[in-house]
Amino acid sequence: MLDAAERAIRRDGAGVSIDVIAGEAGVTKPIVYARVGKRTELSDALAQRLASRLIEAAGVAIARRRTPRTRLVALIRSTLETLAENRELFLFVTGGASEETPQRTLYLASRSAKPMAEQLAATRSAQGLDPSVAVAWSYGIVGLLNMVSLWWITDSAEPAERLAEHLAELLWSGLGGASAQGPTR
Amino acid sequence: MLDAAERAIRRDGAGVSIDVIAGEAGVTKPIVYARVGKRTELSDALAQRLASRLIEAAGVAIARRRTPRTRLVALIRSTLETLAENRELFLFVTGGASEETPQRTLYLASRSAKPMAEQLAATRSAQGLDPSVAVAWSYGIVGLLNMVSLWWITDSAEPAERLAEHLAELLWSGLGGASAQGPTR
DNA sequence: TCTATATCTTACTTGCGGTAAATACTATGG
DNA sequence: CCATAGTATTTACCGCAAGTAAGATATAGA
Repeated sequence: MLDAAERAIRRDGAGVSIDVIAGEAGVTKPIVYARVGKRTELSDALAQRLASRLIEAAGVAIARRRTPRTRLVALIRSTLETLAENRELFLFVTGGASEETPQRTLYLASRSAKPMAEQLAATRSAQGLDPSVAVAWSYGIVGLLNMVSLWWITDSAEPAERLAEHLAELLWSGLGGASAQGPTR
Repeated sequence: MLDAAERAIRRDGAGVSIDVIAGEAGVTKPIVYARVGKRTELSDALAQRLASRLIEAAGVAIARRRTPRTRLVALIRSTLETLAENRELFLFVTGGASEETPQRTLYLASRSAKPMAEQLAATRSAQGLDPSVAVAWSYGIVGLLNMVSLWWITDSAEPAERLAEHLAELLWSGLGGASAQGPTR
């Protein structure tokens, strides 16, 4: 069922109607509603899958690296590439379900952000740093990856490798990394 | 007209129908289409307004600060507060217009990201640093602010002051600011 | 073979975005 | 004061997709 939905989305884009998803699955609309629920619930289920792929890919990529900094690069790169491979699905999940989209986006983001926040908080605590920044930072990083991925998938031809390195530089060392001047606007 | 749209959005949320917007303006639907165009065009026009408010507020906030780091805090804080004041409008603009939402989000983001990128590239060049990171960083920062704002507006009771300080810390000094351990997942 | 229950489909309702055609309103020329 | 041209506005409509109710079909047990 979900496989069929994915196929339909890949083929017809994020705006597919439930009808054609049903068609792709070889059944009719009410069956889709019986099996996976409304459009938002379908979106949820697919988001779950996509999240699993992201985590899976990130896990593999990170395992090979030794330093925190290279792990960060690997995490970003694997995220970019996984989202690119699942382009239409990504678009469907982050906006294909009409109405109340922002709240849903937030909900989806929280799936990634919450575990990340725990991780971050633990790390910071272990270093004697303030762990209360963790939640905000996590949402921020998720949002950053989200937006950059969207931009990259849509507009940019930059190699994932380079882009990941650039983003890691920002996240790891910050704007002030070389005591930059900072924003004027 | 746009004022009426804003009022309707504030009152009924981001999902308002064109009909009730028309009603709020004291006219009927086709007039709205004649005056501002389709829903996405309305969204564009309102996004323009919101962007102006953000820039206005940021300009005022930044002018008072002297160092880059405090300017960054002020920028973030004013963004958070302005978006909070325009909560429903923000939600409308970032998802109220159904279909192709991600592409529209990206388009709106580019409005903020492009000028920011120019600024950043110039600054980096002046310092002898690689300016090619600028575009990616800009989209990232916009995405970060977007997501954090959404989270903050929806879920969090943290004072804007504190949150802005935390985010500035991330953006300015990075995760590795204190040579942190980094991500494990 | 007959009944009952679970499963699927047809067919419908609703609601909204968008538009075309009809109508009221204003202004200008006689 | 009337008629006519042109414009602003409304009524009425179309299409489309989400979501649902009730009818039809098949499968299990007696």
